[in-house]
Amino acid sequence: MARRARDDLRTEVLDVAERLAVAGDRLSMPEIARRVGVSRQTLYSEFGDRDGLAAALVLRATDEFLDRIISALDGEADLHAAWVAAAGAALTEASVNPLVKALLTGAPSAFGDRSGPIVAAATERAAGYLRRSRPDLPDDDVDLAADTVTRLVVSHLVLPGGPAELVAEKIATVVLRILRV
Amino acid sequence: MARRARDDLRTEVLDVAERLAVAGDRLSMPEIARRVGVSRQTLYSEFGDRDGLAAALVLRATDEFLDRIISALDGEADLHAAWVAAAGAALTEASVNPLVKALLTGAPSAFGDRSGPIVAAATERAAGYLRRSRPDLPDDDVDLAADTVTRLVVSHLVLPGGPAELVAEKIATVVLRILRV
DNA sequence: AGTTAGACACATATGAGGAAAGTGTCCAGA
DNA sequence: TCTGGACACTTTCCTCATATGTGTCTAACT
Repeated sequence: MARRARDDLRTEVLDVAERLAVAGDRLSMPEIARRVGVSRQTLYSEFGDRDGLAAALVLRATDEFLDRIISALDGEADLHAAWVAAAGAALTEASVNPLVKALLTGAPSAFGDRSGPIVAAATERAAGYLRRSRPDLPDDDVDLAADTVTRLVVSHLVLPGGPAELVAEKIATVVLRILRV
Repeated sequence: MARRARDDLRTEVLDVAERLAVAGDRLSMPEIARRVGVSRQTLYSEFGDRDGLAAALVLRATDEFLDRIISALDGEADLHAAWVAAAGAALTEASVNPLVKALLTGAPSAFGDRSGPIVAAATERAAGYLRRSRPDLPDDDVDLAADTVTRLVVSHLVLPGGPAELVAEKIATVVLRILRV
């Protein structure tokens, strides 16, 4: 019933909003409504207000990004290869998707400049992956490695230190050294 | 002879300029000249142009900052303690000196937003210290550790991860792990 | 010598004002 | 349930005049 239509609406609205955000345009309710082909009031009914819409967009982008990283991690058996893949995926995704990059680096963008949340979430999920795949490792080491890997990725977005593959390799090495494996 | 007076002039001009920059004011030649009690033309004779003055200021701040870090490193015998001291000194200095912080993080400030140079210089001097104090370590490890330690320090300036002492301790640990010592 | 005040043309900020969106909320009607 | 229009209010966007700063030159001063 309405469930389906409601989800479709949200998806389409967020797609349009993301397109606008990526293009660097300001996120305006009338413009989004016009492009989606829906009335402005429908947007307000669905998302509450402008901030609600922006928050939904950030949430979706964050989830998709993190899922991509985790699946890169899970796609490799060897721990080193897993982190090379994950770091590489994160760097590539951020260089391709301005929205993700803005969220990670805290650059001012169409919504706000929330940098903390996605970085904290990334750290948490990195730690979760490590705890899951290597329960034998001490928690302190896992936390340190998770914190370090996210900081290094963000650092390389702000101040690139070479081609993504090479950087990913270095980051993976650092993680492994921290874990002493 | 003129040597002495010239150095004094440069020092005083840079002091005034730094005070203005730290206060967040725009760096203007008339204002600096007025405060130093010298004519505008003297400034142009000495520094060439506004950029020349800004560059001199950046150079001095960078040198002083890096010297402070290196002496923190040299002040400790144990490698771990040395890096705790250095990372702590860097974090403290940056939190106290807005000029240094702006230079390290690339934040827009009174001059420009040159972030690369000081970070590259810091990395180079960190590597130099390691090569000097531990010639037995492989160059690759030294470079990786130096690059990582500077990136982590900058990262913690942008996104603080706790009290400086704790963060310094963690960073030192990462360095030691990378070096496998 | 080096320094200064003043003048110059040019570029860059700053601020005030109105016009043009955009926001959030209402309601009558399809 | 959605729409379109209206509403009061805020925020952004121009435009233009003014002010301030830049970089250079020159004549006078010490």
